[in-house]
Amino acid sequence: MKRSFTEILLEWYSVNKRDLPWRRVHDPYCIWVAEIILQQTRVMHGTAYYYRFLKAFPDILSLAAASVEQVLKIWEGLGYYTRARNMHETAQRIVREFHGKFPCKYEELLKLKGIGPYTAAAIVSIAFHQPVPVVDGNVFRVLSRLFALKAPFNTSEGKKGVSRLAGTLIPPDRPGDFNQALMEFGALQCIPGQPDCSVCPLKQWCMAKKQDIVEEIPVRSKHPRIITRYLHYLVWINNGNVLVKQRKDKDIWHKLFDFPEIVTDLERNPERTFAGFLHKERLPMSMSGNIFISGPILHQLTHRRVIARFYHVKDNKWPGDLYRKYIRAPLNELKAYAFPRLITAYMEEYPERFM
DNA sequence: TTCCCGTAGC
DNA sequence: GCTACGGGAA
Repeated sequence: MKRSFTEILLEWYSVNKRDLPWRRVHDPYCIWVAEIILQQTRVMHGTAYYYRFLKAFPDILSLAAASVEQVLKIWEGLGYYTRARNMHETAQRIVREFHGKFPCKYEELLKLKGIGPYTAAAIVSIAFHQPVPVVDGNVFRVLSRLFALKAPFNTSEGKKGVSRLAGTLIPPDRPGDFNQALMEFGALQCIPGQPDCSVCPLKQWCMAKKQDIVEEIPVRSKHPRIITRYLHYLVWINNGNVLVKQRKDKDIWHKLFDFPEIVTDLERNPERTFAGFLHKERLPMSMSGNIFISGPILHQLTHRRVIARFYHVKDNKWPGDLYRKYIRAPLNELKAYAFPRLITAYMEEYPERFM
């Protein structure tokens, strides 16, 4: 009779698991301490700090009663000191708001500083035996390979997909063991790079092995993330001249020319942005000429999405002070300047504004 | 120098 | 739902 995937995994775990100190306890406090330390440290190094930390602060009361300096002293040398500060703060909150008893609800744990989806799932599954799946890098790799999933780790689809899958696999009677077994399996057997599949107890289940794509999973989202930038361009035209500037090195379009600009990470109200321009550049607030504010123009590049708006001022008074910062370019010589496509597209769309 | 990975913070 | 951060490892 064929045993289930879960049975084989749990059996492998019982035989092969490393004998680590936090695996002998079920106290949520100790699990928490171990999980936070292990987030940032190799097991070998982390073990020493686990003992050291619990010796100094054997329970949540002693941790909460300590000063943050004492906690940092114990943490000294581990790095990621924010997490020590977060632990101290969380310990004090648990003492104050939960009478020193660790919350056992996933949602409650999530609200605490330093506890995110991974740590909350680890604590409730290991210490409170609740069937909440953990998805760390190891689990992601193991399940992605077993089911030949190609969604990258660094995307919400990827993480959501594996988390849903893990939720369907987790046995209600042994959630903590299952979660730890998956993580240990990823750390010891189903390792990154080239695992030795010939000795893998799950090879008959593994879709990636069947398709001979084990080494290609998990796929890395090689494409750098696309960031969005909002550009607000001031196009100031008077008496046959327009203000331009040359872009600096080490930026997109370096050495090309464009207009005075404001860059924002978020969308901005056009009128208020325009007012900000006038203020920033000490321009006259009373306008006598024509003002056009263009709609947002999307410009998609490989590594960023630029959404541009043009604040076009024509036949207003010449902003004398800006001579020093910007170049006064005659309109009939504009074709001598190299502009980014975004700028020429705007000039081609509204030729009458540049006459 | 780049990658890693879980959380903070917007 | 996204990016930034942190600091050791590769």
